[in-house]
Amino acid sequence: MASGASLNQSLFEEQEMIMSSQLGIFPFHTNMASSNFPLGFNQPLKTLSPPSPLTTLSDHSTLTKQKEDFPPHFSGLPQLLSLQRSASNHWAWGGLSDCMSMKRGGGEDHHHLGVAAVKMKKIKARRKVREPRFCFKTMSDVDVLDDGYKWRKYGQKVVKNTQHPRSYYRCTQDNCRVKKRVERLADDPRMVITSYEGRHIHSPSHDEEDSQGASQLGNFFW
DNA sequence: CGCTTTTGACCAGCGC
DNA sequence: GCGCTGGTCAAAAGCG
Repeated sequence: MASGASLNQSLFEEQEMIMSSQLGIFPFHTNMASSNFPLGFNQPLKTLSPPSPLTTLSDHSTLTKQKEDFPPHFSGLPQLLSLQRSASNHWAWGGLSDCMSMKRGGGEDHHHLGVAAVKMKKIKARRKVREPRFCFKTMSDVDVLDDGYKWRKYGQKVVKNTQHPRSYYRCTQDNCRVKKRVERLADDPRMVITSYEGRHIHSPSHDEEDSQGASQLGNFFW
């Protein structure tokens, strides 16, 4: 996993490695039509950092998608997308934590998911069953990108070694357990890291056009 | 009035 | 076992 990361690497480099190896990365470009944004994003996004080279680790099976593998409306999406799943076809548990803890320096690394309420104990076993998840970074002025779904914020936390709080959102749809987390890079506040966990059991709540694109994407990834 | 956001507290997991 | 940290809850406040 990220254990091979040199402590001398910049935080950004470390993140690049982590995300490239375990998580989906979506490089956005200014010339991308909104319909080409993953997950139905229709916010005007600025140019993302240069596409990082695909780096895969051998611990898990790796799924690498090329541009031509995407649905037709993905025509604007560059080639870079690497999704890594465990043998059970779910994301390695450490993946998201790695992503979200990337701002922590040095060897500090915590792979855990806090579960608070007593009743949460009852679903602990279910949480152990890894939800499909991925995260990606975008350069955007807004924290919450419009992905076609309605989200309710249920928490905000200031994580260590960063001045930017992490926000926690849950899909407002009944029985939909999808969550996402949004935070900004410590070393580059223009970069927004969005992490999704779980599968939507419904279509996006936006208008028809956006819904089509988003649902298509949703089906593709989740 | 209903929905969303804010925020302090609580809890679990991990490292030491 | 203890302390630290992240994730979640839930009451209060805010907003349309």
